[in-house]
Amino acid sequence: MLSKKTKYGIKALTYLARQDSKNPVSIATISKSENISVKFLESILLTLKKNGILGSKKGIGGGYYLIKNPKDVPMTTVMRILEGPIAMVPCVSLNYYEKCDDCPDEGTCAVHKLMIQIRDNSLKIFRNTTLAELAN
Amino acid sequence: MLSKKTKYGIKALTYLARQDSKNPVSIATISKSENISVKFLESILLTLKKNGILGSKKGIGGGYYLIKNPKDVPMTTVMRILEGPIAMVPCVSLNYYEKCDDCPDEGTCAVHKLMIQIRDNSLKIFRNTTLAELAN
DNA sequence: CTAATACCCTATCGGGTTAGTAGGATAATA
DNA sequence: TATTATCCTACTAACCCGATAGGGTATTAG
Repeated sequence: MLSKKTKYGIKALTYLARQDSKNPVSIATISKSENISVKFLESILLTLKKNGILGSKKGIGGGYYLIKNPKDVPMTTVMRILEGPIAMVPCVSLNYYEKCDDCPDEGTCAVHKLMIQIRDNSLKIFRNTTLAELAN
Repeated sequence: MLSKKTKYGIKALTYLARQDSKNPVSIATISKSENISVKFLESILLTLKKNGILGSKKGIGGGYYLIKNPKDVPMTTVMRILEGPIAMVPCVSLNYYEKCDDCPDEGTCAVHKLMIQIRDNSLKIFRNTTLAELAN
């Protein structure tokens, strides 16, 4: 299951990508438009900022804005920040590899074999899909 | 993340698929071979039985056995029984569709658009992978 | 018939995560 | 200086996961 955190995060990002200008948009505005709890959204946008996706501006007329061009933001980046590793099992993760305690040999492990395929395909999709494409 | 339930289930199924004869194998035997908690494995095999994947035999010399030929068991079936829907979001699920409360229009929803692709690809892999292939 | 074996079933439980809330600190602007 | 809006920490209720406990029931060996 996709977490609501990721779901809301993607929605907020595409909302910003659809904006004509690069002017900051307040949490409240995004929250209202996308039907997301203000406080929850606040924490999501903050982590996106800390990870270099968003910039922010305080005070009147402030809010959040995209730092990069939407077509330069692949979904791999967004997913890894919000949802964590792409792989469904640590033993097939590229960035967060971890050996299974129970599994003596990955070469003969059925789960490993199956999940490698899933990871490769998901990775391909996330890599080839940018924020710009989702915004259209 | 893939649940341990599914992970262990797949391991147990491939263990059975690798067996030469169709003789029942006891929970204890599989548990020992695959390093899985006996009681936990017990509940997993029971649900696999209830869903028509496994048969069982009680008493001495009893255990679990595959009902069908391994090459007639696609991973879609196994995944749906143990892990639940293939889709990461209910609004793109084929068998368990559910509309999102917050989303006014699926046609313009970025999450929907992205997750449809993921679902299609995962589905293709699970459908084309049988127990027999994983066992080799 | 009886005891041993091994599946069948329900209930429970600790620990961790998730989704959301509360409340104030800090910075920018009018 | 008041207002706006982000920043930050802490907290909590609800939920799910993995595992365990403790029997009940069917089958088979002797």
